Amino acid sequence: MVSAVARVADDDRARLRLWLRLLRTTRAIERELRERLATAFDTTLPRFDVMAALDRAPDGMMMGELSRFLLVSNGNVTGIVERLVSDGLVVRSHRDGDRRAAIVRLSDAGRTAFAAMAAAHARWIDELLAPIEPDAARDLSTTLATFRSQWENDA
Amino acid sequence: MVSAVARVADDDRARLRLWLRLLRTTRAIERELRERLATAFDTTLPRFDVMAALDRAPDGMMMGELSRFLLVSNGNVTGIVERLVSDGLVVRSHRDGDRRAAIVRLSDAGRTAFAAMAAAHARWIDELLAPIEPDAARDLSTTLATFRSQWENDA
DNA sequence: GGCCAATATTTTATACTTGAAACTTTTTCC
DNA sequence: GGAAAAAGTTTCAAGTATAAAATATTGGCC
Repeated sequence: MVSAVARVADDDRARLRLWLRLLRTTRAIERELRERLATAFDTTLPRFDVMAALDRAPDGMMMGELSRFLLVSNGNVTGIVERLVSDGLVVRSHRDGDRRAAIVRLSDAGRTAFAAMAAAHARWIDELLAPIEPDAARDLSTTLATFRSQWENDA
Repeated sequence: MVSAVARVADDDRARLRLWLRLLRTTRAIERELRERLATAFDTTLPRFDVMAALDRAPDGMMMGELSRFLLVSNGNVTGIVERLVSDGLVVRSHRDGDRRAAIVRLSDAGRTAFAAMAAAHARWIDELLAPIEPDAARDLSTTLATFRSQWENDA
């Protein structure tokens, strides 16, 4: 049995410890994914992220929408999309009657290329997170989903 | 009751869903921390990370040690430490009798500055993760810690 | 003593990232 | 209809990030 005093002291640091572990775990996995994407598909994590977002949106997304969805800055998306366009994986056009808004979507080549990457990516994640049993994964997901929804309400 | 078929299909995606949530949650928190560090202390997350690592090592750390601990590349640490040195927060020296190895540690000014940042940082984390109860935080921590140790063994 | 592999770090080229300023186009409102 | 605000994006400067090549130093080994 843990003393009440010890419990309180531990409460004070439980969230900080969790945060540090979240950060390190995420970084370790990202590191591994980055390396695999580079060797297997000669691409990068940000490029994959953009393509993944666009794959979910067959009608395309606006630049700002992409930026908000990926939680990265506006100008950042510009650069990544630029390189994807020059590689022929992404197409840019304009929204009807609004020459401000740019609509980006995957090209056919982009969609094909992404399909292969997504399949490999899913396998990799399943392999890398193998030490976490499906039940534990579901529990953790639920905790994080709840957290996120509370977060959204505050912001 | 969930059917066996549904359960198996869900198992296939449980880890991938968990990963996507981990990534988004971590990014959202990092984003908020970055902003607060900038406004409150005119510093950045990477600088904070380096200083936090050095604060835990009163005798200093080698560059490579720092790089491995923070899970970032070797050359990356060079740049961040360079800027911290030019701001007088970090001191570089050499290990006795080995002019290859560079030892970096916090200066007195660095230690004082970091103390203030660390206190604010701990408060922020506690505030941002408030929706997660201490018990849930401990559970999650444990899952992640177990995962990490399995990970280490594989690598 | 001198070569050579191993160790530790920096440099380089390229890409990613941010916040803020600048730019273009649209909408609002008088 | 025209000024001004708003919306959407890009540009910019600085900092962060990587992998790979280059540099410098040490230790072993003949």
